[in-house]
Amino acid sequence: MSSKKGAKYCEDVELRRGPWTLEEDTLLIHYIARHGEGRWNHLARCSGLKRTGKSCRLRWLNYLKPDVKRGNLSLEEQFLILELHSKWGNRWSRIAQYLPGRTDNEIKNYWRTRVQKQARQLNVDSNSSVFRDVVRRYWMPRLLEKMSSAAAAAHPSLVHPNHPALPTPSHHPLQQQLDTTTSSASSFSQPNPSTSYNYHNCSTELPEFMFTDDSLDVLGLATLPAPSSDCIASVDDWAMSGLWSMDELCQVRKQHEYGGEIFG
DNA sequence: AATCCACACAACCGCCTTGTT
DNA sequence: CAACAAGGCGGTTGTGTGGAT
Repeated sequence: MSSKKGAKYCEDVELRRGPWTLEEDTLLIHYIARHGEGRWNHLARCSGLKRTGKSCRLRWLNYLKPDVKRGNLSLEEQFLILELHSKWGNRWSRIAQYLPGRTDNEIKNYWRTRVQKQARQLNVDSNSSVFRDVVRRYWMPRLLEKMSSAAAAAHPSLVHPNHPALPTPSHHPLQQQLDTTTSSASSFSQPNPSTSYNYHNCSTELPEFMFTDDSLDVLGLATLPAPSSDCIASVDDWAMSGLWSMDELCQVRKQHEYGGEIFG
């Protein structure tokens, strides 16, 4: 707590910490329903909650707010996170603006638990250009593949050979964006929280993707074929992990061991 | 059945930015 | 313009839970 009033409040009231109780949640919800969001320190003092304003704000934004989405991230959401993180790095709140209902905290947790785990297994830094390239070359196309498969499963009638209405991975709009962003100057508009990410709104202020064939060559990955579907246990696993199976990780590592020096 | 371990996620902390007086 | 309060952000830690041993 940085404010003096807040500090005074902290001194006067023995503040609670740790997990919120149902009673506290109810109190907070009712107070906000009556008085609205904001003025968090004032809210903390007047609501009867023995919490800091910051704590109240966090609880509301990350958990209690009605439009907060819960449950596993969809394939599309995972793709967006990878895509936007490759542009902006750990700008979680900015990334969250493009995933309606998802919080920066949730995205940050996803990155740490799922993405960084994969980087660890490859013995590379998750923020390194090498790992970004691997993600971009392998992970994101795989997600696209799964998204297309899922769409086909949901609408089998649309995938008649004579009527390829659903995009294949290589023709998926997101893949096309993936294909073009390395060479073309892109432009991004300011995010509109009420809408989903729009791939045709790219801003020139953004860094270009770090994807380079050179760094893949260093890893021996430039010619590595995309992992086969057989390697993936199931679509559900993919939705959960979003990444490679252990077999695929071994394949990537093996490629490196023939001629690279990046992986430890 | 007990213990250990890894994972997911909620919550906290410190710093920085922004708004107000 | 400076000082201060409040809010926001990213990093980190704590804790509950489920699976493995």
